[in-house]
Amino acid sequence: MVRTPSCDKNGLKKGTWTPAEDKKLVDYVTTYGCWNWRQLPKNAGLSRCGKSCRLRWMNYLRPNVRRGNFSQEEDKLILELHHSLGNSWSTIARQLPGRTDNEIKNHWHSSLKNRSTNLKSRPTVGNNLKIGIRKEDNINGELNMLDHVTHNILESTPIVTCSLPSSSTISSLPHSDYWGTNFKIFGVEDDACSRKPIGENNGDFWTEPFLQDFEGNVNVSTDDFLKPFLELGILCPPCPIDDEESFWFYRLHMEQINEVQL
DNA sequence: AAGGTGTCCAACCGCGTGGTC
DNA sequence: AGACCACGCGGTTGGACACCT
Repeated sequence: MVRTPSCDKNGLKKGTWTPAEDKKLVDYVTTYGCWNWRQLPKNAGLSRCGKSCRLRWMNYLRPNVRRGNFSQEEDKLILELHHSLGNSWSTIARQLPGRTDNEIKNHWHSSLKNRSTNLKSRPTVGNNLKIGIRKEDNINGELNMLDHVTHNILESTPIVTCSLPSSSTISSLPHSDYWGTNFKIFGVEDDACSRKPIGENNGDFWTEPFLQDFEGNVNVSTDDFLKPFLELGILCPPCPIDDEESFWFYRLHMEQINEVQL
């Protein structure tokens, strides 16, 4: 987990910090402060470059640095912030007291990002439910088709053994926003043999997704969308949003409302 | 038990930015 | 104005450990 100690061409030490070095750095910074990182190692008696000292202090030795597992709330916040800020790790870190940008970045790459990717790439199983979504941008009252997505139900979720909500259940759902964006929902059963749209759609949704009109399709809210699934005991219905962060944010949301680890 | 592979994370590296002279 | 310096940031790497076959 740590780098083998070595020296650069200037004779400055690289790699793992020893407890003795940590102590020197802490003693110096707590006594004199860190007014000049370049001068600091010389004055503190460390054979390190200023950059290395700064990094060690900021990420590990600084008071109030929290280490260890990220809570669900922290995960959710990171996903939310990453969705809006991108890879601005330092900005994200400022919203999570005690967490460093480096730790958040590592956590993102090792856990949040990978988990999301793995889940989305799992193979399908028989009798999968797929939900196709058409996302509408209703700004200025105009219908603007942006995309459609499909999501397979995860093998690990109970849904694989469940039947679909009835088309009447789906079609009775009212119109409202789904996380600030309107969606039109199409449900299909996919048993690898038949693919039939739920509702009154004509044609094959999978081959002609953009040719159908919208009669018979329904706009639903988050809760309205989830309700029929939850009534059937389905803990994690398919995510209707086609981007990684939203997908994982959605999954965390489902974990929280169901109080389970999915 | 041993070797191979994947995961995690501490640390390094290069670049951009802002301040000073 | 521009050269230099220090710092901060994001991307990447390296190696210990965990897990799998």
